[in-house]
Amino acid sequence: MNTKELILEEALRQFSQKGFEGTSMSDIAGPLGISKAALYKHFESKQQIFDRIIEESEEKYKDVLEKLSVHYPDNGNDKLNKKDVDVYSGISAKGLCENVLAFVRFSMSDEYSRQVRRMLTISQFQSRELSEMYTGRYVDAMLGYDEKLFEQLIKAGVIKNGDPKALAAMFYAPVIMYMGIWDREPQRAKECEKAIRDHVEQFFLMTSKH
Amino acid sequence: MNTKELILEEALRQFSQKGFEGTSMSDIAGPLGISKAALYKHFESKQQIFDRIIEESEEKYKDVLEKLSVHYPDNGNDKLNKKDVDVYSGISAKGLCENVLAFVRFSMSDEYSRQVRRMLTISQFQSRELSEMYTGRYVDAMLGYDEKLFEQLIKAGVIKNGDPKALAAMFYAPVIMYMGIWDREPQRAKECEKAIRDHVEQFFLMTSKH
DNA sequence: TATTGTAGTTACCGAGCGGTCACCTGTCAA
DNA sequence: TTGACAGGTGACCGCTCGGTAACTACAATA
Repeated sequence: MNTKELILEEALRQFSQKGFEGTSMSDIAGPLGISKAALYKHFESKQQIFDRIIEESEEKYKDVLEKLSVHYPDNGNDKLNKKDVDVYSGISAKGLCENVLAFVRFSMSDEYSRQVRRMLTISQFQSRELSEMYTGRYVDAMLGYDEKLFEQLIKAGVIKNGDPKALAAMFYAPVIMYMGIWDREPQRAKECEKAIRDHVEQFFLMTSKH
Repeated sequence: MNTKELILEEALRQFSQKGFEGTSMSDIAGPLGISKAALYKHFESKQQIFDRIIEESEEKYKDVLEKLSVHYPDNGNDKLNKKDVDVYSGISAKGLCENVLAFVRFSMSDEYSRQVRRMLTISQFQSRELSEMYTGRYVDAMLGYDEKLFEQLIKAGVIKNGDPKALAAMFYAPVIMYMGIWDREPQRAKECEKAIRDHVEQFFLMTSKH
């Protein structure tokens, strides 16, 4: 059995519930049935455990983003060529809607990504570095992605004209907001899921041309 | 000089920067130039200081909400009477826009409300009670307010038809999101303020009938 | 003037923390 | 068989924490 990985798993579980400072080395060792001294055979310090979790999640996060990222065509011009327009016209409001919901459902049910998100949410005020990592991962990256997407959809004539950045915020921010409530108050999960669905629907009603 | 109030002020400053657990009694006493033992002449425990801050902010928060709350007419019918329609027709997109920006500017520049918000943001994962207080204050209350407002504006024919709840989320969520970035990374204040302005503008472009 | 209450002090307590130490034990290659 | 090593253990270290005890300085009051 790989103790080192078990330690990382347990530490993440604890950090995501009680934060870095709220978790003691004994808290991590206890559930694993080993003494806290044993932890120091695998890691130099508590901080190193935390850092390793962050590093690992960074790697996995990049993988997910890679897969998530639809490699949409972009010829750099104001107008798309005919072939590209066809690509975007194929993107229906309903399809996008289902994409988002799938993403949300994954983010909220996958234990690992949920714990990492929660850990970063709790720890974001601990240091400037962590704060920037949180914003970078869960806000800027997603907004940037949506902004590019909407830019293309506007060019392709799928959705109405508008400021792509503002549209991205209008589309994505309610999703984070409801995911935040869902994280803090799991008993409201159903309500939040429905709200996200309603939101996405309303958004496409307002923006799509057809 | 009222030491008790000075303690509450300093404690709030510390809690909002380092959280409840990250702040020691000496951290609070030090800047006031007194010993930590002196704190116990005014409060029974560290927890009691925290609780008192929460209580006080609750009172002030209710006052602010009271003032913020436009007492718009609502006759309970599907359609408004002529007089009420006039009230709502007087509400221009630009006027609402400036209202929101004023609210945001106040929230971000007023030291007290900023510290309280930051303290609650940091502490929200500490207990279910605090978590619900955070959501209640900064999400549910604001969403509820906006929802009612949009309901009326739709009835009055000022903005296009749509799901008022979804509209409220679409309007308010980006505002919280940018305020969050602003809180975490103050160097991005200007960027966030502009983004909020652009968002509000885009929103009214998309929803207003004229 | 004597008494009392308030708001401060220093020194200290027990508990818990991150981390270290000397020691133990099973595995496995020389 | 033996010696190195990985991966454990419990006892312990120094430190900080929230909180307490005993004492003091001083202002207000009877």
